[in-house]
This record gives sequence, C-alpha cells and structure tokens, in this order.
Amino acid sequence: MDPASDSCRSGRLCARCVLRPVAGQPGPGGDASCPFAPLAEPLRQLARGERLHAGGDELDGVTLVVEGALKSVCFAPDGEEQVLAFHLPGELLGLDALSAGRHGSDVVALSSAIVCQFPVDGLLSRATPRAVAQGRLLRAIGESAARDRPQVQLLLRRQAAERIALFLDRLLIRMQPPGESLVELTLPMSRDDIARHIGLALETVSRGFTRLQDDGVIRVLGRHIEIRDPDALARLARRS
Amino acid sequence: MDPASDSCRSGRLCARCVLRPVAGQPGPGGDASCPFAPLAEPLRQLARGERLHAGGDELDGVTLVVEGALKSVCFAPDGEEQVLAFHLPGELLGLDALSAGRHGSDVVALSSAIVCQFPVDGLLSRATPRAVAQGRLLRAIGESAARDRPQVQLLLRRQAAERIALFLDRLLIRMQPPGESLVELTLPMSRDDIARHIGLALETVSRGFTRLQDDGVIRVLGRHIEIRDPDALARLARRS
DNA sequence: CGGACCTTTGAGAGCAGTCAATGCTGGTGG
DNA sequence: CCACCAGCATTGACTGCTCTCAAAGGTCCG
Repeated sequence: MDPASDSCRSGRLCARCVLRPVAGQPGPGGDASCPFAPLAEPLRQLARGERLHAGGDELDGVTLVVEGALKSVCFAPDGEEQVLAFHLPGELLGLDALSAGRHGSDVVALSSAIVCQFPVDGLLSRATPRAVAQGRLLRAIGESAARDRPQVQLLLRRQAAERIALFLDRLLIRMQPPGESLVELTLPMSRDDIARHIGLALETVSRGFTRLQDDGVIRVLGRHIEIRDPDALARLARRS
Repeated sequence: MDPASDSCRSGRLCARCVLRPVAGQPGPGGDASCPFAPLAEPLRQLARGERLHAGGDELDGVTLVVEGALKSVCFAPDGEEQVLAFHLPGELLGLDALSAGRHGSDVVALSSAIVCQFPVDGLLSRATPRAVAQGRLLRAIGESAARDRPQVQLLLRRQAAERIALFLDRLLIRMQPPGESLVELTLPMSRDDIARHIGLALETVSRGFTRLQDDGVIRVLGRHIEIRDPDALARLARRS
C-alpha cells in the first residue's frame, strides 16, 4: 500500500480538510489529488477512548482530524482532568508540540475516529516543491492558533449561562458545513467533558442545558440537541 | 537608515529574542548578526496606552516584543474588556491573524514599549536563503501556540486563589532570564488588567495578593512584588 | 499641593459548587 | 425478547465563595 496516496485517496475524507480550501483547486481529478498527500502518513483509525498520543510523547507530527472527534486533556497535579480542546473533522491538532518537540497534552478519541498525520520532518524540509504547501500550512497554523483564542474568551465570561450558550453556539458553527445551517446535532462529548472544558461543574452544565430548554431555545434529549431558536442562542452567547 | 539592520543592531535588544536561541549561533559578530534582520521592519516605539493595531486591521505582520509590555484585548458585546494575553519582551504576537489576514484583537502598550515587526510577505516567501529562518520561525510559532494553552489551563481552575498563584508563578517564569531566579518584580499591568485576564473581579485579585502576603508567600507594595517563598508559590500554583 | 488613578478593605447578596439520590439510556447476556 | 447493568444525565438541598456595591487609603504625576 502506498502510504502517501492512501491518506487522501477518498474525496469524502478530504472534502472538509482545512488544508484544502485555497484559491482555485477544483482541477480535474477532483478530491483524489490532495496536494498534501506527499507529506502525509497513512490514515490512522482510533477506537473510542483510544489515545492518539500522551503528553510528553515525542512529536510525531501535526495531525488532521478526518472523521469522529477527539479531546486534548491534561491533568492538574491534584489529578483533575482538564479538557483543553475538542477536535472536530477538518481541524489540526498538535501544533503546540512544534517548539518543544514533545506533546503537551494527551489526545483521546471521543468516538471511533480517523486521523491523518503529517510528520514534522516534511513540514520543516526546505525542499522547494513543497514551498507552496508550506505557505498554505502556515495559514492553517494561524487558523489553529486563532481557534484557541475563543476558548479563552469563553472562559473569561463569569456567568455559567453565558459560557454554556457560547460553547453551544460555537460548536454549532464548527460542526455545520459552510453554507448550511444545522438545526440539530449530536454532541460527541459527555456533560462531564463539556464541564471540564468550560470550567464548570457538570451539574451546572446540565442545569444550563435544562434552562435553555425551558426557555425554548433548544430541545435536549441526552446528547441530541435540537436548535429551536438559533437567534436566541446567538443572542445569549453574545450579550448579557 | 537601513531598516533591516536597524531592527537588530543592538545586541541588548536581540539578546532575549525568541527567534535567536538555536543550536550554536554565538559566532563572531555576536548579537549584531541577527539572522532575521533581512525580514524585519525598523523598530517601532510605542507610548503607554498606544495601540499597535486594532482588531479587524489588516495583518501587517508578526510582531516581536523587544522592550516593555503589551496586552491583547477584545471587547464582549456588552462592552466589557477582556484581556486575552500579555506580551513580554522576547515574545511573538499576531499569529492569530496569519489565516484570516486581519487581526483578531486590539494590542495596546502597557508602558512605553519597543517592537520589531516581520511583514507577512517575507514569512511566506519561498526564497531559499530564508528557508532556515522559516524553519526556526515555525518553531517559534509552535512556541507561541503553546503559550496560549497555559492560559486555558489557568482559567479552568475554579478557585480564585489558584488562578492568582498560577498567574504570578508563570509571569515570574516568563520574566526571569534563563538561568536566573527572580526574587522581586514590578508588574507591568494593573490589578484590573490582571482581573480581566484571569477572569476574576479586580477586588478578588487584590484580596488574593493580600492573602498571599499574609501567608508569607510574597510581599506586596502596589505593583512591586517580592517573592519570599518561591516554593510555596509554586506549590500553590500546582496543587489543590 | 492637588487630583486622577489605582489599590485596599468592608458588608451583603446571589450564583455556582458540593453532596446526594433518582432517572434515563444503550449495550449485554440470559 | 426481556432483564439487568454500567455509565451518563437530571434534579434537589445546602454551603461557601466570589461578585457587587461602597468607601477610604495610597501613589504617582502634573
């Protein structure tokens, strides 16, 4: 099997890739011709709960989520798990290891998942045919750096209701394909994971969801969420 | 005046540059030979309160803090200022704009400051003599991405005392030159700025400092902080 | 010396955390 | 097909911490 072509053989998998959307690239051959294929390792499949890598592990490379969802976690010295980020299809992870050479957090699959890894050697190589791809990658890196910022903004909100509304609103945006507008979604993570991600007790998260339901903003059935009033949700996320 | 050489003419200014510390580079010529000089614009001086750029501004380039301190702020829709980050000498800022092409937050000088800017064109250029510098830059980018993570970790702590201790401990680490161990420091930011950065009310921050003083961990005189028991501080930051 | 800004301190109310118990759901095996 | 079980989600009661409001004290600068 050819590792390079395997990782991007399927158009379905590459369609939402963050590395792809660049000026004109719909050329003949379609999705099969991923410009990053030469840099990638074979796709890797993960089972629910399986660990992609642990904090302290040597940097294997930057990772792209193709399917499923993962979380980055670290542990406070008292053993408390902190969820630093969720990683959805099309998003990059592992950038924080580019400098230190080793990962700063554990990354665990929330469900069965497929990822695409780019060895760091390829990224740092100064071979010229890859220069264009490198530029594109630099942009993707900036994108990822930018994605951390909203998380900080969220955590700076001191009202639990605001945090929960913001979290939901942003997850919605990240999950919906460009142009579409999701009306319902199934959360890939537990209430506990959400709580550890937005800095609240899990009971507070649960109460928050219930409250949003009572107010007619969403409808909750466990992890299945129906958005009844997207504007109200956005308003709650942005105001107060 | 030659812009390129001006930006790194002074060894004093470049000594702590994040871009500099690479394998062997002490060669003759010393600090004057900054390998990034060809990529940089002339140094820029900022007065206290002066804005380097605003959120939404077109990306001018990645910025290195040479002297002084700055803060990145954004405003919640209700007008509340949120301090996303503080930027100290030797640190990079503006990475989050690499993808969108425009800055995501206002950056304001906390005191008079000097910065060194790298136009984005130079960074994306695939000219080969710069390839090495690009690799180094990629590492610096990863470093910056990694610096955002601790902020999230900090905000996930729910106890005010922990957040304050963590904030102080990390600021200490960032401010002390490698190898040295600071015993006292002068905070470049106000209690209000700290509060808006770690998600607390300014009164809570003030009380936290007082508490640390009462416990014999630090000594407080306004913005001047003396570390009386570094181990205790580290312990508070990492435990409970 | 005056004033603006920053910091500290106090008192009270409200919100979120903790502890505890019940309910629900999805998967497994009888 | 149903019973059971484990993990997850919801709800309630109570405590405690942090926010808010308010005022006084300090510091730095003009």
